Amino acid sequence: MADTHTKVIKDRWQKLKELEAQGIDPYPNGIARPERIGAIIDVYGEYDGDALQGVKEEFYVAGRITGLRRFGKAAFFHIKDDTGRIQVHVRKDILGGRFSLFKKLDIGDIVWVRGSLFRTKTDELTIACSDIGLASKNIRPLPEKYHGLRDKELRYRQRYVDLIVNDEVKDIFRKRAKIIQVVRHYFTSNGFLEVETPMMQSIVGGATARPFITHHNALGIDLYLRIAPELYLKRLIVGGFERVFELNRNFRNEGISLQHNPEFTMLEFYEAYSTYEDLIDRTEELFSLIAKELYGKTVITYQGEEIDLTPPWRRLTLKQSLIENGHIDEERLFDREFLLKCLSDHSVPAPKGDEIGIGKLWTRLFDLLVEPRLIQPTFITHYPVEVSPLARRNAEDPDVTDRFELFIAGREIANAFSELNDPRDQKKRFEEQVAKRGDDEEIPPEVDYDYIRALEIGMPPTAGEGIGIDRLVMLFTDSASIRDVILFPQLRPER
RNA sequence: GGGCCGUUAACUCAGUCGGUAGAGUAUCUGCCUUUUAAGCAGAGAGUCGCUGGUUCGAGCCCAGCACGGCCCA
Repeated sequence: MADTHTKVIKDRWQKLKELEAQGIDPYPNGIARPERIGAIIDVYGEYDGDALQGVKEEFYVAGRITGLRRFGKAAFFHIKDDTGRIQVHVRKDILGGRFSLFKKLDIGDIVWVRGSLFRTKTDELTIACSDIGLASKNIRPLPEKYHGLRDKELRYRQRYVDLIVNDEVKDIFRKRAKIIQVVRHYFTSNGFLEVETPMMQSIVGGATARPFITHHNALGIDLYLRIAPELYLKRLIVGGFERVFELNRNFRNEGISLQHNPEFTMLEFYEAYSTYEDLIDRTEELFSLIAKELYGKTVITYQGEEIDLTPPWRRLTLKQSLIENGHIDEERLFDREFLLKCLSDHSVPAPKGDEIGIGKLWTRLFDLLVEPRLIQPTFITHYPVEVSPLARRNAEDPDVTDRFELFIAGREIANAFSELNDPRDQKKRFEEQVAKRGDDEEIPPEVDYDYIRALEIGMPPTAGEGIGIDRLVMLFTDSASIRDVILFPQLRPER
């Protein structure tokens, strides 16, 4: 594919040679910095034809040629930069000798244009071109002007083309940047310190997921790409940074799907002297703030569903949700055989491991029966200890933890808990986890004793939360696939 | 990992019953000084994803593989 030499491409190479023969550099250096098209439209967008006649100024813009319409001795085209697009009118009688250069230009070329503003018969704001020059020659033609680039594979592999021809793609990534900006501002302005912790770790931890393994030659050791920053961020809480957050990449060596990319962006934040219930407030505050910044309101639409992010949001325990949304009889919630049968009735394989606890069965059933139905924002609380190895036990019921997961549009989007800071309990849970691991590659193969040592130094009562940024961006940009919110999603290499 | 669907010109897509490849856009040539999916006339452009099989004959049927999409796990 990379070597295709079609007629069009050959023609363009030929034109490039002809331009060079005329002394025109197809890739010149030192083009004067242009004005931004968006800024011109902001000022003159409302001027009518008469008003524009009073504007004597010449404008100077640069961008890519799209939609070229030639008329022999004249032409119209649009020139598009990062801020907008504007029509340009070219006339042979005005351009003179430059017109022969213009005749060699193509759709897709990047040019600079100088000229004054006027309105056409159809009342479109247009630059009357007095001078034009080449800034960068296009060799490969752009996709068809009406349908654009539809092939999803090509859109992901050649995102640079997708961005040029599909305007809504740029909009999604601008919104992504905006969301990250709002998140960062929210935390820094609330006294959180932004930190960066290791992505290459010698012991994995902080989540259950299969890691990528790499090798450090000089140290002669294997390292894991992190699946979560959690244990390092809590070491910082021990160290006295009482409010920290990290907004960065995690890596999980698992399948690729509409909701999973092997590398993805995670926000984790930890706050000393707060509980998971305080984080419920922060979460509601943060999400409604993002909605307001992006759309000016707290009701958004996702895949045809109206989602109301106005606080407060619904809260219920995992157990309640299984009864209310999963329609499981309360008396049978501890009936292991019944729960296993429920799973097999839906052809879901039983969880891995020798001793399948009630907790794992509950979360498995939850994923099946409840999660898809949680369209409006819902906090699910009181997860069993068995599935929450880093969370503090609930004071009233030591079998469950002070934890919530947040679900919106049928998907998990955040996970938070009051942190387990008792080194005895933590050590015991780690050791049991490793002992029961078997060949489950999602469980860390060894105990992080340095983390236990840190807890022995003493971690204040703390709560922490993780929010999947890609899923957050999907929600706020109405995107069905995670690939639509990651600029270069992982694909098999092109052959 | 399993199921279903897709892969035809640079792009978007047709392709009937198995009979030797089509359109629009883009490109090239000619005409054209207010168009905007400009228009009119003409031309060129294809390893029909790959490999094998069936057949007198395969874009079409069969098998395997590759890549992608969707669903399930």
